[in-house]
Amino acid sequence: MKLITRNTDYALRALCYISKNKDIVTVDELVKKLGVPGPFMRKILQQLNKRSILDSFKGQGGGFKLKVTPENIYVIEIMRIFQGKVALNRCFLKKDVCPNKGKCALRKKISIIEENVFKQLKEITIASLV
Amino acid sequence: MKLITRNTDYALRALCYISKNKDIVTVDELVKKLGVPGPFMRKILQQLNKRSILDSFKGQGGGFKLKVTPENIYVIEIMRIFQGKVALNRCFLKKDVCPNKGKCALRKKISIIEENVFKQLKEITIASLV
DNA sequence: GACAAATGATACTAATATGGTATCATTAAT
DNA sequence: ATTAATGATACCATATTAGTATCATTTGTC
Repeated sequence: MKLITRNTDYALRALCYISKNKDIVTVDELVKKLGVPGPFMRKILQQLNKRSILDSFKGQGGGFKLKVTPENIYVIEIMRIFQGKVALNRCFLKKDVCPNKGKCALRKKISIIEENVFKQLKEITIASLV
Repeated sequence: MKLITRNTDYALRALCYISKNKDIVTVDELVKKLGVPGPFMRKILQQLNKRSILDSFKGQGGGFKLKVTPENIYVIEIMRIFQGKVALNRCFLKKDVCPNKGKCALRKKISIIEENVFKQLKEITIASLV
């Protein structure tokens, strides 16, 4: 059971690094400083660019920089980008027709746990990690 | 992100069914009542038997019954059986040598969330689901 | 004792998610 | 022109999850 997957983790580390270092950072620098695999890191940064969390610059002297201030980058948002909808309580019964849909005690309990997790996740920003 | 996997889910449903129905229940009955795949359900029940949560009886008229009262079967225990150690906060950095081990802000925050999840999970028993 | 109905044990397979790599195209500074 | 960067995209490897298949064993019933 993982709350955070590797790509989310690398994304967060990269964002932390960029936010506390100089303006523009290349993939190569991140690879060296964070010890993460290059092409994978690159793909991750490209996704962050597409989602307008990073700005990218091509060509010599290019790289990535933050497009949003660290205070406004939420961990849960990054999780959603790399892990899709964050939900703990999906039902497994065939055809999605659970015999006691709506009344399922387990689902209810997990929903409560989920809400708490969200409440806490929503308070974590990149700024709060640096 | 799944808190509970399918085998855990089926195990919980089976335990709930057994605990609120007659003494001894066969795999076949569970398959019909719960709409889950037979051989898979069987494997799950065998594991619960090995872990002494169910008792099993071979031969005609055999099946499974609870070995522990529903009040004493904890969801988190079932999760551990099928999903291993329940932990949200493992670190991904190569070689497990995180440069800022111990000081990692993300890890700390996730640990707090994890503790809360545990606290809530630990209160859920089969009895509380029935 | 033969048979049927149940689980025990174990090996195998299929599907999905995760964690990447590889490659070619594009851009921009020197 | 060359070089150093990202953009886009296709592909591959591994692990996890979700099962199936099969043979052995036990036990009640006729």
